[in-house]
Amino acid sequence: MDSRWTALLLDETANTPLYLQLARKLAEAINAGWWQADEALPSERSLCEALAISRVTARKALDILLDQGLITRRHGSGTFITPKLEQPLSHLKGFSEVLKAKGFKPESQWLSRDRGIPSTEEIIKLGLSPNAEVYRLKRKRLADGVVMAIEISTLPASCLPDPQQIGGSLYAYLDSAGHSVVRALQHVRAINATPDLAALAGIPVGEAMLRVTRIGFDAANNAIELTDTYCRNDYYDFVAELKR
Amino acid sequence: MDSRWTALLLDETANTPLYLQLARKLAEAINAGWWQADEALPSERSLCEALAISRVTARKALDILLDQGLITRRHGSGTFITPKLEQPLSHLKGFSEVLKAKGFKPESQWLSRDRGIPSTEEIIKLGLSPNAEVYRLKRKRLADGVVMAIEISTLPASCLPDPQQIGGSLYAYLDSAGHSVVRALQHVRAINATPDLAALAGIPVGEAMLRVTRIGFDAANNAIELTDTYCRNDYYDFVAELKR
DNA sequence: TTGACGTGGTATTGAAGTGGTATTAATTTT
DNA sequence: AAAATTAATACCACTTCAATACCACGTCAA
Repeated sequence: MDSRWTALLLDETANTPLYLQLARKLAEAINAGWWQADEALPSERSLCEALAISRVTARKALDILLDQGLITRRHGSGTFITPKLEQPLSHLKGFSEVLKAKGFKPESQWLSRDRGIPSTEEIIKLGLSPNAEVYRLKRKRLADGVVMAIEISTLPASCLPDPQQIGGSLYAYLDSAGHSVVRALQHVRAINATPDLAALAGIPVGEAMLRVTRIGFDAANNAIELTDTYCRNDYYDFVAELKR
Repeated sequence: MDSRWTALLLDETANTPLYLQLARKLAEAINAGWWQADEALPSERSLCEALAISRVTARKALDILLDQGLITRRHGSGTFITPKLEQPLSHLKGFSEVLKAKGFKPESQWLSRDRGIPSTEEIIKLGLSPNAEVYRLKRKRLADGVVMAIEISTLPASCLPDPQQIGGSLYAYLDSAGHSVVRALQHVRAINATPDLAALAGIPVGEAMLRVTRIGFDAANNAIELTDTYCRNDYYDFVAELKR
């Protein structure tokens, strides 16, 4: 057995099923570049033997990787790393950048900039300790003078030396403070405008809005930004290009 | 026993019944995010053991949470936080594919399958000649028996030799007909449910929904699919990972 | 061309763990 | 005293996980 496979050895006693353990470890190995693109992975049978598991278990792990598009199977021939064509990820841009790119004049109006203790949700999503402090930044977002969105950002106080210094772009400020957001997870949902939101956005109560929740991560993969953006549906429109 | 469960310990001497105490504490824990969506709660038996109560008591507590829609039970499998359907915004997948990958049982109910002439909007978006014919496919989309979305697809009649043959997955059918969708442009907006949509989806009129409009292109970059999906916001959740 | 061998694909099985339910006993309420 | 609530026990049905055995496709050397 190839000595490097020792890193794949599974924990029989753990609560997580073997096939899941294996899938995770294999995914890591692939991302770490253990095999070249288009190179054959070890065959299912050699995996079983090396790890002392059954083929079904090995296959189930590979099924997951197949689902994630990491590998490609060829019946009678082998299992191969899927060559990476391109980055399927869209680009991370703040509100200001998006609007500027579209030729609008972006503006921000501050509604509040408070320092406080985080809610449970914020603690979990940002991975904070319960006694950490956070800033909550609440802004109106305008394009060519029209309110387009209400934005509420929560950031660990440690990332914001001086919140008064933030101009139009939070990301630009975070860059200068040495806490750049490199990656983000974004959830898009629909909500009915609450009275508060409706008043701020200048729309009727109950009107449908897009609620975009974004968790931003720095280079070390720490969550450093939690932003909810409530977008007026008549002005905002999320576009994505999808590839198969 | 997991140490964090200490917060769930019950008071035998109190006047409120055990199952009520437990239900309240569990609801708090769920709302505080102790478990992720889609994650399994501790099994009924482990709860009993940890809290020194009988299974009936534990079940009665869970019954309450079930009533509130906080949890979902799967016979033989476990009790889970009621999941939101997360649709990735980066990969092009049909409704059925997403659901199957998440372990749901996808179903379609046909509302209509008409052949007709395209509207101006359809002519423009699909790049048709004005006298071309199109099919309009209107479906209810269900997951595990619950209506999750209403979908209206418009396709050039030339792409669909026999629309009656379409099973659950439009994309699988298009593949077999030699008109695979390779790339798509997707717009996401929020709308208020019209009376029609509300009736079909089983939600109140005016409720916020996500409207996803997708134009699918084949390998030769011809638009061959125009699909509007109206998604119930309480079950649907679009996710994207962004990179800078 | 052919057949042996190695590859992935699939059907069947069983043990263990999960929620579901009927029955019963003790307690509280009426 | 009767009825409803609370809680315990025992047993049933379904899923998941992992194992075995066998099937089908590709490759390559004889």
